[in-house]
Amino acid sequence: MTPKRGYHHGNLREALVEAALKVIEQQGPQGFSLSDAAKSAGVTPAAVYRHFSGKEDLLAEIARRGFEIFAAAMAAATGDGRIAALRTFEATGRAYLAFARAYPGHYMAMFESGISLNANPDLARAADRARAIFTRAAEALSEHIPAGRRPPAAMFSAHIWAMSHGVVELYSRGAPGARVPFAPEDILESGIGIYLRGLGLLPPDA
Amino acid sequence: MTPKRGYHHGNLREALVEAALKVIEQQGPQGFSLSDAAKSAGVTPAAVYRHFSGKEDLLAEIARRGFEIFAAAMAAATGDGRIAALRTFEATGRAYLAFARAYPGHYMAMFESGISLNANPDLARAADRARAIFTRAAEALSEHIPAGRRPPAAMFSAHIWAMSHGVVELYSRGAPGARVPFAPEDILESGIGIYLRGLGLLPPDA
DNA sequence: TGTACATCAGTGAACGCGCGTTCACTGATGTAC
DNA sequence: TGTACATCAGTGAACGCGCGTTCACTGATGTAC
Repeated sequence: MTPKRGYHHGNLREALVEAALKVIEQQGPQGFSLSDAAKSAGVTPAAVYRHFSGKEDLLAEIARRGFEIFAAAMAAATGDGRIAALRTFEATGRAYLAFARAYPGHYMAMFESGISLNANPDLARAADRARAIFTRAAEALSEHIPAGRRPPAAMFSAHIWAMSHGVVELYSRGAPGARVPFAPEDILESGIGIYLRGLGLLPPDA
Repeated sequence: MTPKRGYHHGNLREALVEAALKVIEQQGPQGFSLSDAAKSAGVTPAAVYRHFSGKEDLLAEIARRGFEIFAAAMAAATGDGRIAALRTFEATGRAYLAFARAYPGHYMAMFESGISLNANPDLARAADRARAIFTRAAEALSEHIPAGRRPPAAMFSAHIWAMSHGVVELYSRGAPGARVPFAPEDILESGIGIYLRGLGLLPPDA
């Protein structure tokens, strides 16, 4: 699979990250173990310590990469004027869901592994960057709302993030709402649509 | 603490549930171990097996009780006509947040422990009951929306649940949004307010 | 091009630990007479 | 009321297991001459 260029294994750091992702996807964030990841990469557990300071460090690296990908996806979704500002947050919601689907291992490492975002400065920075993109999109959108009744941008970016996250957690996995007869995409799109109407950004009958 | 009436310990089943809750609250849902719970109840790990079939069974019982309390809280919040139907979902959001705060151990067991709701029929039933109360409140509220543009009740109860859940997960704990300078209560109340306005259930300038 | 040496990625064995679970037991409690 | 017995909640020791981490090592790779 991975090209064995360079030294012994070639690129064990990368291989370990990929192997760990597969383990997380299969066993869930709780069942993730350093030994499994090493075995899955065809390597002794001790070899991991050549590239990571330990289990948490490996997990943090995966989460960090997740936030990078996440931030890029959000940046793409909010677009730089290519998409009407109005539609930005609908696209954002879709992107959130798509990210959780396309990168389940990263997603779990970021949001369900119980990792502390402050333990690792690189991780904290990546998470901050992702949030900043969200908030910037909200600020752009904010200008279309009549001043005076305009909620702080950080506030309604929090709303969109919360609803997106809630839909993923509750309706895109095995949680209690799972039996609701709607696709997560439809729930989220309709929810954000209603919310944006409430902001006065969509006509009442759209 | 617990009255030592009756047999040896008195009421070990209850004591174990309470001890397990404390362990979960302190160590998080991942760090929960049967041995810790037993030790915290002042009892040998093996004693647990007189009352539960194993670790997962104990965890499931806690989650089950959580859903009972949760359902009761939701039923109280939605009220039976005592509160204007309009305000029902705002009260619901507040109740969701209050529940997560007041019963963190139950909440973690229900939503963050990775437990399968279908493993245990009692648990599945309790979760269903909680969801049913949510949906019933949505149906009552639904009658105030002009038919034709009225989304299915299960749909917008899903929206409220998702936003509430997202706010708790992201802003009521150590997750990425935590640095947003708003109280979770304010985020949720304002979010639900905007959403209800979008449904046409609140005046546009409320 | 060939040889000697230094580097260091990955090995393999070992560690101590806490875990969930089992099992024969014991002794306090409840019950029958 | 008192005694003999049955019950069964909790004990204590033991198990096998997988875990994260350490350490001295080895042997493939890169480098200097």
